[in-house]
Amino acid sequence: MELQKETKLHGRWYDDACGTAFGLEVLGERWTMLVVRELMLGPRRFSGLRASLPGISAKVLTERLGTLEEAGVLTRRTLEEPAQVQVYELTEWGYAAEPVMQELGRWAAMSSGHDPMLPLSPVSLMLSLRTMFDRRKVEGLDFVIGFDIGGETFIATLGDGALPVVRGKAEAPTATIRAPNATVLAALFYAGVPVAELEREMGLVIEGDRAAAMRFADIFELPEKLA
Amino acid sequence: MELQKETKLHGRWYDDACGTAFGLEVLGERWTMLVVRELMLGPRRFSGLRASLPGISAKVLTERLGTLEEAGVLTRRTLEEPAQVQVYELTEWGYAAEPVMQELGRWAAMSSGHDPMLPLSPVSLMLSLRTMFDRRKVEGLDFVIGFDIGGETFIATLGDGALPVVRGKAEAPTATIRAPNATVLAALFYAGVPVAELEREMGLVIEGDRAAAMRFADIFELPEKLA
DNA sequence: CAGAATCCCATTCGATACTG
DNA sequence: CAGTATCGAATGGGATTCTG
Repeated sequence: MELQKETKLHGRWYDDACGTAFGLEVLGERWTMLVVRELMLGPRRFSGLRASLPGISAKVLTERLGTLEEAGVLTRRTLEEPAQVQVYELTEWGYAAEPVMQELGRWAAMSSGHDPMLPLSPVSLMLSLRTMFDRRKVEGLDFVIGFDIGGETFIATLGDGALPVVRGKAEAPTATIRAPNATVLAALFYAGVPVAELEREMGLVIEGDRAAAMRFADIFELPEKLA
Repeated sequence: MELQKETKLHGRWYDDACGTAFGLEVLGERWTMLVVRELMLGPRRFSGLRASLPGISAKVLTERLGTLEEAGVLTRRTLEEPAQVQVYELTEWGYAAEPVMQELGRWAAMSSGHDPMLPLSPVSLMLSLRTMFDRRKVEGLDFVIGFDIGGETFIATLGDGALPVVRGKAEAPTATIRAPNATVLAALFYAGVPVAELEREMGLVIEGDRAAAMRFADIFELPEKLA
């Protein structure tokens, strides 16, 4: 029998007071930050997380969820009746990690090595909208855009130069954008592929105020390449 | 003979268009981000890096430097005569990673699990000053503070609500702060240990305008704890 | 000093199978 | 569905040695 393993985040890698180093102790292991990313728009179930992180094994996901819970980044919760399912949800501190991921994503997008046409989870697309929208282009715009990405629904509310995104079905959206997967939307927002082509060949569907949806699609801008 | 290993960052972990995921491909391996941190205030030599990263082995440091060079984060350069020594220097893109580390550090400091009294490298202390200074407290202040931390020298210039930090010896600083190691300065700036005590017992030395140095020491604030 | 090369052990990972 | 258990393979990393 072991002598009670001390509370630890995977074993104290660095011995360093630097905040960056401590952040890496918590989020720096392989897959960890992507698990947090998938939880950033609300609670998820084990299988949903697994489906959104192609390549992660059940074992590693279990381990990461356990470590993140110990560290205080997320909590495990059982939904009330009649659902009775267990979900993982970020703590307040966990949600506070969004700017970290935004900065990392923004920095990475400055590299020509970044390929925006790889597969993409719905959550990571929706989060990228918050990172990449151009504040100068949204002056006076006031839209509610509903999203349905392969069955996962989100609401993006554009107004006051902000762009909050939440899960759910919009009541009376300005427009609704449906796509079978997030990559189609990446093509629309970032690669500038024409809407007509995506509608014809990739299963994109736009409902409601079409002109508003097109303006919305135009407010996103990848950062200038430095490398 | 191997068939020419393709250009790769340690083997493409994730298959994900998300910028955060690509950022992790570049910076997410153990030690990598701390190597970048140590280069953030200018070129360093192999032995200096090693000394600033207690626990890293020559092998790992060599590997990380190689991978970062391939990725375009840093370059290897030989200093002109008569120095003739090789140094590692961040590229423009590499320097652009500072906000990533700042956000990560700021986030980590919100946890009560963060221990600011662990050992600390001079560079990481100087970088933390840029992250943690309180803009509201520096209105109208206009100081040049020279630092000598165990022989490494830096100049911090406070003015216009900004706090650039560079390596070097200040010409005519408002004050100079000397300490045998960075932990003493962490005690001064973040733990609020009295100056007199640090001077008496920890080898802290303040030269020049003592009042200015004390005001300077008071502008740093750790973020509110969320966990 | 600045690494490259070798050796070897410990850890980690992914795949598969299993369970309540 | 939500994990656990197990196992073999790959990787990681420390220690040591060698070289210009």
